[in-house]
Amino acid sequence: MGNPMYRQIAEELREQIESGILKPGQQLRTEIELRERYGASRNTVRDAIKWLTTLGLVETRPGQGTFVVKKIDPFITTLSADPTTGLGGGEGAIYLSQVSDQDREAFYSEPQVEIQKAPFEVSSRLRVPEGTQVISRHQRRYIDDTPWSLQTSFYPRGFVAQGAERLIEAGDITEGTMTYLAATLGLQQTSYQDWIKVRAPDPTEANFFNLPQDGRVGVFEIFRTAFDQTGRPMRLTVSVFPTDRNQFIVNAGEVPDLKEGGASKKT
Amino acid sequence: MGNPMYRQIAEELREQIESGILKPGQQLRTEIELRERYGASRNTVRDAIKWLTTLGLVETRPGQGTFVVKKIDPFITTLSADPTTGLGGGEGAIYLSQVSDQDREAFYSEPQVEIQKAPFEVSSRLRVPEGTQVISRHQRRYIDDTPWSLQTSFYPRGFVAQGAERLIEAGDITEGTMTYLAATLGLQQTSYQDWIKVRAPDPTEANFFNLPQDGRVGVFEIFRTAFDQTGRPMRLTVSVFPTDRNQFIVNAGEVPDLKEGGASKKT
DNA sequence: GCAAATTTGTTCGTATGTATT
DNA sequence: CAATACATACGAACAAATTTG
Repeated sequence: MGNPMYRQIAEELREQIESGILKPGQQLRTEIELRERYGASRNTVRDAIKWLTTLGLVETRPGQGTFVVKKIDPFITTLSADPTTGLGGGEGAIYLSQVSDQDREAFYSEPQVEIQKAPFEVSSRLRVPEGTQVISRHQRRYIDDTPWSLQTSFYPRGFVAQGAERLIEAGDITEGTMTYLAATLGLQQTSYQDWIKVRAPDPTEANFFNLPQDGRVGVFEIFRTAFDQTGRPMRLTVSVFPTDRNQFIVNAGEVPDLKEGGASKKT
Repeated sequence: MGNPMYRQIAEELREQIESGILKPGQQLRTEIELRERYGASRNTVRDAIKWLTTLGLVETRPGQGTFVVKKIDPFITTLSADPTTGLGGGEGAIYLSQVSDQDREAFYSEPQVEIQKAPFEVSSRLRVPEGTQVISRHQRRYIDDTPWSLQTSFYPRGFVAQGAERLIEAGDITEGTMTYLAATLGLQQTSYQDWIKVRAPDPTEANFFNLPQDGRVGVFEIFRTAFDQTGRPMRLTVSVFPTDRNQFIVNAGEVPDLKEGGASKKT
């Protein structure tokens, strides 16, 4: 084989990991031991480990060693509308019930409210001129103490003057902002669109989610544009979820109750 | 700052890339030039470049140099059902029309048909015992000569004996398999569920999509389970899309015609 | 609480191999 | 074939983080 040595070492370790000889969470031999084992220099062994690291198979911890990564039991979020409530997944009250379906507990921070100028990605989706002032409400969300998502909702600035004053107050709107906007402005959410991308996390996100700094774990970025009864955008919600611990479901039509239909635990 | 030198060099280059001083496709200075520019050793410069590589900002080509990566103009696929046809995105005939909406041309390979034993991920979703034989129909799909997705559909083995013989023939079923199954077996697709994950590509996928071997560009893996009028799974389609060139849309309710609603070119 | 031992992280230097122009 | 540019590999030294005694 014409493969470089560091790849051969990596390959051998990869097989041990995938065959289960090395179990998740288990420590690999130290660089010095591997150096002797393979008759390579320490730098070459380090190249092999670095390769496995970008493959996401192992992680190194300074002063401790190299460990096989544990996969996180994923969180499942349903994006399509619940036919009965008309609400989408991850939205207001509904997300708690989804989470508790999975026997997990969710928490979210108090919203952090700001008035800011809309960048292009926001203005184009809310259909306001770029640079227009918008209200942003930002939250950090956790499940079982694991950082789960960062979510920011944007509303047209004019909503406040029209009577929805609590939008710019920092407190939680317990009945849900959609209910509140219906009560104050008569706006009904009749439809929405989710736009799903995957990109590398920015440093803030990597820090919040405890992702490796080198960006090899991506994040879902979901833009949810909600439309009122006149067909105008009334809210844009941008949510960010790490791809290593989140999966999404979209139902179309009356999907039969699955419970045991999806992939449950493997092990 | 207490940052290591290779990170400082990487940071300086990153800023030049993101500010546009270094444009997509442009060549960076060579390692030797950077070594002199920053007063570091060649290995340290290489560490900086390696860092930018795993961030996905640059790519190196042996014998040529290091280049700022060009972003691919993304393909957009709608996952939610079209209220009129009842068909979902990326499915049968509809995907061509979606693609041509974006002024692009799509091609797909002849299906490659096999009978195989269902692995867990397939059997659990089709609700057949693990190891049961199933029919798999596999296709490679392209847009404008760019590899776009790999798609495999699984059907219960029994469908053939019940009369749907063309399922095991290698040729294309031009009218669409769903129409064919309706005609032969009386099965109607009344609903479906999409389950969306992101994972690292396997070597076959990395090769087909021309992704870097080190797995830092992930792939969407979408499991579409289609249900018939009795609520039983009739087909499982597993599609794989690289995250660097694909985005997805999910509509709920009657979403107004957008055309200019989404994010168009930035630049 | 501190010091020693262990382990990974950073940086240098050097030599040679491989791919492209 | 030669020149250029990145890839692999070795050796060495010191720094930083963590655990252990």
